[in-house]
Amino acid sequence: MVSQTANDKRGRILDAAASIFAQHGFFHARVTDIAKEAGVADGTIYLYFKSKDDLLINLFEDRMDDIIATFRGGLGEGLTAGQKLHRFIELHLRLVEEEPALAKVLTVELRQSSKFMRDYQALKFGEYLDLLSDILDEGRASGQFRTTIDPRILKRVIFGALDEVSLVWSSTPQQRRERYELADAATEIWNLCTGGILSTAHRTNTDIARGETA
Amino acid sequence: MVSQTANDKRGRILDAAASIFAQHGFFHARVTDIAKEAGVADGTIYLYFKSKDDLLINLFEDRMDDIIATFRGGLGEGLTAGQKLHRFIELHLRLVEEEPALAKVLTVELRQSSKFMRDYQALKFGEYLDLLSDILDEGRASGQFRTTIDPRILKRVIFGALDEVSLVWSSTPQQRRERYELADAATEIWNLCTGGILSTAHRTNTDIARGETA
Amino acid sequence: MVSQTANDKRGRILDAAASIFAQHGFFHARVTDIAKEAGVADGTIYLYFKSKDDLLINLFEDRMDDIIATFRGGLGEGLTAGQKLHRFIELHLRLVEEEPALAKVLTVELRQSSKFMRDYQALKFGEYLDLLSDILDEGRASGQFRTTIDPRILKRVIFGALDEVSLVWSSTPQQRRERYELADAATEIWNLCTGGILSTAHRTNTDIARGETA
Amino acid sequence: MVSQTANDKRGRILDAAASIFAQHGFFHARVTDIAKEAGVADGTIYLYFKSKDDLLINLFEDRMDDIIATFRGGLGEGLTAGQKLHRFIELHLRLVEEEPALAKVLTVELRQSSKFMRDYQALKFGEYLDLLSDILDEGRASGQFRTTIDPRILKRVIFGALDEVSLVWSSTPQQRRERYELADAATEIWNLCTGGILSTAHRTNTDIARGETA
DNA sequence: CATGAATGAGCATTCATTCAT
DNA sequence: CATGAATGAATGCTCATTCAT
Repeated sequence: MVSQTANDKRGRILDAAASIFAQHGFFHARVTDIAKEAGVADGTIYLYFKSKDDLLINLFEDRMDDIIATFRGGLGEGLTAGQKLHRFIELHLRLVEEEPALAKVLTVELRQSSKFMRDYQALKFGEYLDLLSDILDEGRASGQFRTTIDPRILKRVIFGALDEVSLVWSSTPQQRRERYELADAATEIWNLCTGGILSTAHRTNTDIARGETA
Repeated sequence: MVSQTANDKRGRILDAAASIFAQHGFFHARVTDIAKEAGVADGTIYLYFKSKDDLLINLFEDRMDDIIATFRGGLGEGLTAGQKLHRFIELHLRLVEEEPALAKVLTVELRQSSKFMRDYQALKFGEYLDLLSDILDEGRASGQFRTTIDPRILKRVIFGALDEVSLVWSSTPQQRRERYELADAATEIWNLCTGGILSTAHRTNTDIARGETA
Repeated sequence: MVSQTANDKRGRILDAAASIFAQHGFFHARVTDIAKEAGVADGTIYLYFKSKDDLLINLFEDRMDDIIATFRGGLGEGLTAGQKLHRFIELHLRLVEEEPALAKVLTVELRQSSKFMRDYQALKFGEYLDLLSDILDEGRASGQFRTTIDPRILKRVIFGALDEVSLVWSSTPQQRRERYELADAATEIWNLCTGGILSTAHRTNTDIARGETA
Repeated sequence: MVSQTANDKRGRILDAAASIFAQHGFFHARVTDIAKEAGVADGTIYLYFKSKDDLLINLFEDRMDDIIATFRGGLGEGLTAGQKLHRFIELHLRLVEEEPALAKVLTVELRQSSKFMRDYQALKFGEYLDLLSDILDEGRASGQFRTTIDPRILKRVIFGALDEVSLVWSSTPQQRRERYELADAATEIWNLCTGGILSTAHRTNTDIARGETA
């Protein structure tokens, strides 16, 4: 309910933090501005969060919980691994499109909290990445994906592709953003995954065309 | 020349900056520590650079000039687009391996300078990305790559994959880094580019296997 | 009555304040910690006391009332002035020993409240000191003490001696406190009062051995 | 030289700190006010001192060094222990009279720095007290003071007497201070030391008149 | 060119006090 | 009377930048 959000100080502070962090970056964001945006006193923030760093961590964890739940719902049973991968790409980019501020925080600002990079990279974020590697594992098991992929690495590769595309989009001033851009990126990534970039004529029969330059 | 580098204050400051930025992050890095590491006075830094931000920009531009020159040399004539792409991946990851501090700065810290993200993304960094899109254009023109790729987007996708893999590697404590990891990442990315992830059995004859989930 | 004390919020707050002030010092003591220790809400404290300063003042006055009453009882009729002085010293140091937290507050923390030093020094504290000057007056009147003493000053001198000795004792960590120490101090102060420090051989016949250094 | 003092930032900051601490108390003193009084920027203080606490510690140590040197000079050879004690009392009270602000800091504010009470009580302050116990030891050795005194305790007793008398004087508003007051205190303390408070008629022949009240 | 002492704006955080419930 | 969540003024300290030498 709307009214619930309106009275939920913790939630309002997190929303404000997302907005202010996205606008000014984590380091340039002033706690007092977050408070103002949230409509609370400066000190109130410290009733809910231990520090500015802690605020960022909590923002991340809260949002990631939502995101992961949404993704889990969207990647339900009855889909092939390929379909799930397609859906994952779509969901990731749709999220970026719908919540650019949040996307910017997750993409850019999070890297600046030393505490985060040290302690949290493996937790919520790992959980998110595991959604991806689970799909890859599943596809490999079902025979849809080639057996030579390494999901531990490939999840990073695909995430990196999504992340960079998202970063560029969310860092682009709104006026210059074009709606189709992210959709195009989705197509591009999906095509890369399914067929690579070689033209049919140049595909070798071997599964993996290695050593071309060796 | 060696002596030039040794006495070149500007160069020593940039080296020091790379080291300190990598260790503490851009915002937590103190100008006075950079000065100490470079063996110059605090004020001297401001004879060569306008500000701390400017120092980061210049570090980026200087290093990128070297990197771009190195890449241009390594991507000489006589190679197919595919071979060049393979080489590009190799060069990028080798650079990360050889200069992890620099890599960390370019991957992580650079994103924190608002000035950088606003004004410079398009310049040196664009030049670097253009090395990649040039290869893609060339492959498309020569028929080696399928015509449906969009080099403007695909360069971001491939760069994102490389960048994420690099970030993880350079953020991993040295003890836990294993030498093969980056080589494996190179293989994974290269395989993705050449053949995608589908097993041979699941490849359709159409160039692009779209709409699977639609 | 026990039940009164047990339920008396005011009393519990004062007890808690004494404890917290003694542990952390007046300025570092947090009102919220006093509330916690007293088992009341933060706001409740302000139903009984106007401010943190006021809490200190009231703590002082309350305790001093008890102390003064106890002293008056202990210094009953039938004692010579000398005996009363001896008893006073004993009572003061015994109080310190039995309530070190209170002693610390009275000795150290009280000096920090500007309001206290300005407005209250003359009241309850003066009453306490007057117990001492009354003894001195009495001794002078009865001929037991020499007529040349100035009770207005000497009360400060004796109090200062007691206070310093108490301060050292109550500031010493419990492990290193030795029980006899305060008893020894009592002896030392008492001996000083009765006979000074000169050996018998060096005592002159004149009442006051002044001008020795002049 | 005056000019030396004028340019000695460290010295000016210490002087300002003494003044501001004396006026407002350690906790209510603002660093920015000390800076203003010293004619330096806020940050400059932190070039010379680690923290506000450290400033107080350094103020204490610096002044105590001077004071101890002065006392050592004033207690030169050729004086009996009794004369030295007389001189010590005189010097202590003269110091208080000449530098009331400093005296107030040393007497009152110092007790508020937890760091001080914990770590420094034994050092410079112990050195000062040792001046006193040395005199007492000497007097006992020479036979001038009775052998039953315990210099470890008596030094505290005498210091406490001096300190209390000083505290009262320096806390009294200037208008109400009367010049002779400290001189009278000196007499009072000196008389107490030399002869105690008993009138000649009441002195027993035994060295120590104990057990009077037992 | 080089220095580094000095600057002072800037900000996260604390905590005594209030007041709606 | 009692609560304790909320307040917001207050301040010690940092550090990029300057400038007299």
